[in-house]
Amino acid sequence: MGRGRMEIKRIENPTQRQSTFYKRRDGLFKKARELAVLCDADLLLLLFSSSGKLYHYHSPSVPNVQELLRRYEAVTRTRISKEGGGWENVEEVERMCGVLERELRFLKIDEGEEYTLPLLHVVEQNLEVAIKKVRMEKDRKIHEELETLHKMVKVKQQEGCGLCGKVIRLNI
Amino acid sequence: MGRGRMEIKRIENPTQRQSTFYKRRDGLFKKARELAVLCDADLLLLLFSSSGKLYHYHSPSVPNVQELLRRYEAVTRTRISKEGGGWENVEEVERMCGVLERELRFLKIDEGEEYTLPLLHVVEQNLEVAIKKVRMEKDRKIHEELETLHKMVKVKQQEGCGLCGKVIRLNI
DNA sequence: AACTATTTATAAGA
DNA sequence: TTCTTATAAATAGTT
Repeated sequence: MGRGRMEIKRIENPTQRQSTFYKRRDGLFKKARELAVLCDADLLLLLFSSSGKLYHYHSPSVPNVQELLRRYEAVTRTRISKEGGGWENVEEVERMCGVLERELRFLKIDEGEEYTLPLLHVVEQNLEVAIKKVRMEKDRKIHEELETLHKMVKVKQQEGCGLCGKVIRLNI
Repeated sequence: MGRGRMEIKRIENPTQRQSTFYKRRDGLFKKARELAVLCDADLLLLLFSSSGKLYHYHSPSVPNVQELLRRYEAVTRTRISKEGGGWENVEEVERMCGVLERELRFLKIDEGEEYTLPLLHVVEQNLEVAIKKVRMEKDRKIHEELETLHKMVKVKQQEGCGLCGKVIRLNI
């Protein structure tokens, strides 16, 4: 959007990150409101800055947040969910579990070692950082794979099906 | 954004409204994810189309919607919080940070090592178990210390104040 | 906070 | 629907 192409990954410079946060936050909230108004949709947007400050918006059609959340839960609860597949690589997963078990053993909380409360805070914070990293990487991979799929679909649409030669139409 | 200026009010033509909904929905979700990733923010977006269909997104840093909602409620309902002190033992804390840094280095995600999506799931789950353990221990210690304090108060109430001999009454 | 050079988003049209 | 295209908007880098 600005000068030069923008790569979507965490901005490391804190000043730049904050500046971008303000600008994009305003843009996002504006877009959210426009969508809600134009298309008569119910919308809730919760945003915590990395410093923990909360910003939120809900469309005027939503009387309060609680009600929207009840609707959300009603929809998601009935869903089956639980991704089942994707475990092609059982051995590697088991190996990884072993590694993790060893690596996390230092916590030794089950074995009764004593930590002070401040120390536990630190441990918790560090684990939170670690889990955040893992989740970021998951997100990145998912979007990467989606993009690849989209490209493949584009190509297929141009080439037609390899078996029957017919052009494939997909709703993605 | 398109040809001519757009007025932000409900689109009355249903066909046009739906078309606009799809396009702007995609745009909004893209922007939401970009903000979350670029600025390391936690974000939840719930969207119901006027026909009642649900679309949602939450940033990878958010383990699940419930947790974010608890944070939302914590911020909006009361605005006390913020634990400040408790860092008596700076050296030990620093040592612990070093240990954690080494122990968590195996993640190597920053260094560009590749993990498959199932592996990342496993890593995430293991970290979640670890953080749960730490939180349990924190909780245990907090209650332990509270109990100790209660006992001390009891004793004080029976003895009276060391300075003036008066019995102290506290509401805890 | 403001300014612009660019990139993005998207309303209409096909 | 889906794709293209002409424009309006958003915004990264800069002052």
